[in-house]
Amino acid sequence: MPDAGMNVERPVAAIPLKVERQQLHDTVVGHLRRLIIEGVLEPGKKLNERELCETLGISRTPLREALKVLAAEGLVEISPNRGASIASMSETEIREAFEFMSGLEAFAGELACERISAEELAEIKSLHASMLTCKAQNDLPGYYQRNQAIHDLINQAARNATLRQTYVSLNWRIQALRFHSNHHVYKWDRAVHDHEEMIEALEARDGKRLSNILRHHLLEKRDAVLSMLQANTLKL
Amino acid sequence: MPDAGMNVERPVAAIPLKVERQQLHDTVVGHLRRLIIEGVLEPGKKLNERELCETLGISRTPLREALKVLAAEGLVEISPNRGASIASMSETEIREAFEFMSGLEAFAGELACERISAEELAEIKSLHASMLTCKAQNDLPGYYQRNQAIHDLINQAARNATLRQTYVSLNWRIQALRFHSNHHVYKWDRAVHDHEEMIEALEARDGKRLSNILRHHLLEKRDAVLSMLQANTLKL
DNA sequence: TTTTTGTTTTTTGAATGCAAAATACAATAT
DNA sequence: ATATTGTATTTTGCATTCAAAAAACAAAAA
Repeated sequence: MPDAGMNVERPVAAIPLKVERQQLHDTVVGHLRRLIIEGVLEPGKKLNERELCETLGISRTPLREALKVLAAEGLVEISPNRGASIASMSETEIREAFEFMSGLEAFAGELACERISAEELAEIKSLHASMLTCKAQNDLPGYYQRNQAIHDLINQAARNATLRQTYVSLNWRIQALRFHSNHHVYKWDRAVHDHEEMIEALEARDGKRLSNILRHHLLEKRDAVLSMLQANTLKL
Repeated sequence: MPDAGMNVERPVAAIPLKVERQQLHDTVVGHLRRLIIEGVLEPGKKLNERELCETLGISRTPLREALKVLAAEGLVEISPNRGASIASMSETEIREAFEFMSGLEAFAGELACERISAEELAEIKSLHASMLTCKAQNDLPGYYQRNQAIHDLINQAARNATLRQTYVSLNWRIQALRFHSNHHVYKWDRAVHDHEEMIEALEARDGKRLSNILRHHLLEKRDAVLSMLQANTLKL
């Protein structure tokens, strides 16, 4: 007889009932992922197990488990008997990653048009306004964060957990690039214009249009990142 | 000075130079994946580590590493301190998986139209013919295998490794369903007709059209699997 | 000097061991 | 009898250990 006479539920709002527990290896996955995305651990860098263990203050077992997971995600590469290293993407891989992302976002946009709620749409509009403020103040990190949040919200509005999982995972790999391509400032106005069109399409629930905008938006981002990366390479 | 005077390369054809080595945990991942996809390990089944170790003839360390990887893939679920079990999909998850797959295949089809080679197209046609033979002989496994191969070839023709990786991984999860939905015999003629249209579109390099066909093809498959599953559930 | 071969050191792969948590079970109280 | 608390057993999480492979280094030969 569950729930009978249980008047202790949801004391105030939607506080999740059970305590969140994490296994050490999960914590390590998150931690390492962050270090990779933030560019602390650079692409190609060899990961010495003993060394990393000491740094993180854990033993080899959970670290190795974490590395296997990150390898499955594509952030880390493991060669047998030779250890792990941070994955580095070739130009081709970068092209493909962005191409795939353009497909993912286009599809998510189409679904979002059918399923987005009024609240979510309002949230996106608000984020867009906030993004414009950041732009006016030349606040690049702020701009970037809002931009990311908008794309993320559209993706969530697609209401497809599997699609979302793939999106998030691919996004990590793409973000890992960001810190090695100089926080691309490129075609700022064009990007803002794209976003305005995106919102229009969303409001009109015009899936095909949103889909097209997102597709091209991402392909432009790809080109920007690629040219940044090439410029960087030349500098070295 | 590498390669100097090395006349021992490629004795006959394209034999890969270096010996393929596998780590134990990788072997185990593949092995378990197969067991899950083939339905030997049923959804929801609890995996006892000690037990599995004895069955597979390995120790717990590589097994646990393998389980983490499979969990990242979504074939296995791990709850902290409580062990692993074969993932089972809810109806919603199944809907979403197929919906996502429809998006993936549609996008892959569009790319494939731009990039497929004449040889690949011929291969697909040949597979289609072979599939028809299987149909005529009521060879369901054979039919299914060719069908799978055609979709796989289209996906490969998209020439995008990241997209392909996601496709393959999602396919595993979908295939794991197959053995619990009675090898759906559903709408056989309609499926064949779809395939003929797909080939037409590919030949015409009509990306949009192929994309649409694949999208609907997958959504029909979704409905077939869902109704099969519901029929199965009722039987129990 | 350069290349090759043999040896030492380091690093990784996998098994085992120990502690903590969960489950199963039994005993007591209601 | 049912519910609850306490105890024993099992199972999991993580650290450690041991063996195998790779890398680094040194010695010998060309």
